[in-house]
Amino acid sequence: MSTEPVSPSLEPTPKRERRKEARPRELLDAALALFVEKGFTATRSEEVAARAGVSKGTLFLYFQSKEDLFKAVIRENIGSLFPAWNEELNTFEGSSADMVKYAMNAWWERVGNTAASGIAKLVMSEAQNFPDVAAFYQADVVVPGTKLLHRILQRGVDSGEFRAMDTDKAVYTLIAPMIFLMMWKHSMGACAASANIIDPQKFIHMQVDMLLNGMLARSAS
Amino acid sequence: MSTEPVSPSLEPTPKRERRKEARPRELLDAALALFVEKGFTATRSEEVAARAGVSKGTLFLYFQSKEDLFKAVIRENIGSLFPAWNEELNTFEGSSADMVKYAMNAWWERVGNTAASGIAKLVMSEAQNFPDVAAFYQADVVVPGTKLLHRILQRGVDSGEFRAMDTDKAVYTLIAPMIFLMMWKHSMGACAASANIIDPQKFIHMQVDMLLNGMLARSAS
Amino acid sequence: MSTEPVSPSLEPTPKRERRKEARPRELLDAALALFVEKGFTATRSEEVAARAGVSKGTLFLYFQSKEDLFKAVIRENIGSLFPAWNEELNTFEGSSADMVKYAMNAWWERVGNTAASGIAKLVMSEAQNFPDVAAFYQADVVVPGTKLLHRILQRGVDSGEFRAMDTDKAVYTLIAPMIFLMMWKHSMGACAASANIIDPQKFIHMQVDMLLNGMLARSAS
Amino acid sequence: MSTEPVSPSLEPTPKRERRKEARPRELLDAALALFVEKGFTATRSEEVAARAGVSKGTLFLYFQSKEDLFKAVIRENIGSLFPAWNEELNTFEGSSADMVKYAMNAWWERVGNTAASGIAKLVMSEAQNFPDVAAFYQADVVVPGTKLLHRILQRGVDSGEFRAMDTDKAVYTLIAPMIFLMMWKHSMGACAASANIIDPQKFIHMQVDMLLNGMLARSAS
DNA sequence: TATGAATGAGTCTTCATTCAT
DNA sequence: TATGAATGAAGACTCATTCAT
Repeated sequence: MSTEPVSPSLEPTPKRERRKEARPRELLDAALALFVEKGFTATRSEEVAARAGVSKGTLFLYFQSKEDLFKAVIRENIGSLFPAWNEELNTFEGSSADMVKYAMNAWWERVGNTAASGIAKLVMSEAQNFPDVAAFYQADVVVPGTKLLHRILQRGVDSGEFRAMDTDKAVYTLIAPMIFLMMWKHSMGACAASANIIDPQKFIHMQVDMLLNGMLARSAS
Repeated sequence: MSTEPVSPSLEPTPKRERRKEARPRELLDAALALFVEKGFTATRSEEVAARAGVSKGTLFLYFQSKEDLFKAVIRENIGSLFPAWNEELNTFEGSSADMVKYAMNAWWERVGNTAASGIAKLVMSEAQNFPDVAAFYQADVVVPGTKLLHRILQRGVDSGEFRAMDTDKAVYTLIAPMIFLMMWKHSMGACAASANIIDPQKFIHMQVDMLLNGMLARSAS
Repeated sequence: MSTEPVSPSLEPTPKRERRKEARPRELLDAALALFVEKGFTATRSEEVAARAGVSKGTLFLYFQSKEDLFKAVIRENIGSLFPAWNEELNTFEGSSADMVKYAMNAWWERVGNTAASGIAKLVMSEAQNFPDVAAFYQADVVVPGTKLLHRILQRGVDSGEFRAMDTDKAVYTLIAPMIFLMMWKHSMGACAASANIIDPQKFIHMQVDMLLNGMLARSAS
Repeated sequence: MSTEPVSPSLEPTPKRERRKEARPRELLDAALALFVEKGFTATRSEEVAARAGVSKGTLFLYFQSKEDLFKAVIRENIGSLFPAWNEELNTFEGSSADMVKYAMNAWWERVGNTAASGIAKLVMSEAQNFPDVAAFYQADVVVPGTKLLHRILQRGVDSGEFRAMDTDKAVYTLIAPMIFLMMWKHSMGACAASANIIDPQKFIHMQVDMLLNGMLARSAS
């Protein structure tokens, strides 16, 4: 397991020799699927190659090592959606409640319901074995995501639509259900039949409803 | 230049200790810690033994195989708290909102803040490699836990304290933050410093507050 | 002081040769030799590989397990000679005494003096650990061999050349010296110098002579 | 496996410290049975102890090592019958043919049909791993036995009862069936049902009959 | 480039042997 | 003496990685 320095996390975008195009997407996809399914260590390189339809040797033509493949899987699957999302929020017209709903649903469609959701499961499962990967994920996904959600909450509070709250902490009430959904989907949800949770979209809908309106009955004063 | 151990106190390497009774528990504890930290496959049997203060061979004196050890780790760390909890709920006097708060805090104290929290991370990470373990966890922990929370919500709805809701689904709004907390604690939280989330108790407090009261400002009609 | 291998000729250590076709046979031959020499359990997989000129791992490329290798060794070294032998006997012209001599000598040349003779030692030594192998050997070698010899004896009795006898049992007087020869050759004969028995061909000759003519002096009536 | 010098084979009768009496016969018996059944390497020390009704540790109180136990098994089970047998032969009154019959039957009763027969199987199976044991067996059993049989044959030849023959070699026609019988009994005979050879005594009877009288019909001249 | 046979370090597991009791 | 828990060297087998083709 790697104990490399955390700082220049994952060679930030390799300058030249961008053979990205040539580098089989199939290998990364196969690796993602298998790493998510079985874990990094329990997945054999040959399985990845086989699923990608190439031979064992070919894998190592594109990736220096299995660990290198692991990092590439993370890197390549985190295309940042945040710039676009931030843009959308800038131009969003509507209530902050709608904004929360919109953000959560958009997240489900573009991440949660995507192979990218496996990345979260993978990173969390392997975080301790790959601290630099965890740091990378934290910096490139968690922090921007947190900021985005924070903006939304703050907007609501500022406009008076939301009540006063510690937005720094409240933001995790939005993150928790997303993390939960991704973990569940790729673990219990894929095993125990009875764990086949409610429809994710309905779950999100209810979660948002509860967070916005609360469970308590309104006293019809 | 002494070749003696640096710390002359604290038992001077008590080799070959006979502790038939204590060994299994020590091995299980060591295994739990390491499996949670590194994953089942990435943990070497010898590491487990070493952490338990015994040699490689001793591990196999108590567990038939590494997989057997894995299953024992799960089994032995899931002492059912539910009978006691159900009892507490039966005699609980107070609002259903208080009940929710109480349940969540109790969970944190007795599970979330315990080595048992690692079990959840472990099971979710390895679920696909050990479907029977996942099923076991689902049946022995998830389902009873769900039922317990369901009772609370239903009590609130029945009494009119909570508004009408689909309690079957709403229950997951309480489960999600717990799962989130356990996963986070044993993954990102243990790595990236910046991921050292807010104090779990405060998170729970806020989560419950938001779920109960909602984010939206009450129209002071 | 040269660090080169002493023999500059004879392929200078041809490493990593690709010989997919030849490997299995080479491994089987190496295994046969070592299993016969040291016994199955006492032979390390790596020794077999080394003698075959390959590495540990390569062995397991061709055989699923050491036990699988064992069974393959037996199976592959029992090419049935019996059809041909039966044919020979059908067309044999001469006395039944000559037939016995011929059969015993042919056996020595084609089995006893061959690597196949090790199989008998191996099977007998390991019979109790591998009952199915023993049964296989019994069915494929012992029974057909017994039948063949039985035919010869019966022919002699039928023609009046041999005296009346219980041929079912008499057949073992021919089998015993063969088994003896194979066992001895691969055990005592290979160790204690003084156990370097008489020339096998001479032994067979004398054995046959004694069995046919008897030790007793003929009363010149 | 041992590569000790062959010469002073098996410390020839340890002078003092004859704790022979105290040394559990049970352990030697258990070891013999198991070594014969499964081979030396495939037999675990603990099994021997268990069968002898003692604990693992006790075994090593009496024998320095498993290999030491092996040698003791051989040594202790070869009580020399030859002095007595030689005596019997000296006083034997009767034909040399009867002498052969007598010797073979006596051997069966006192060796072949005894646990001692397992020794032969054991020694032959392990000869190459224990050359000194093989040499010991050769010197203490095979050579004396050969000499004994040689005496018988020579007596017959000298008296004119047997025809002229190379007695040095002819002796093996008597040894072969004994070796065969012992090997068979402890290998194929103990496995494949169909290999449950004819009654050993009948086999010996027929073998002797054939060797003495020959298979060929006597020309009634 | 692609292949897959070959390699050998690494891991699980066994078991002869030791030693505290 | 006897026990059996503990040890650790050794062996079967795996799999990331290399390299001849």
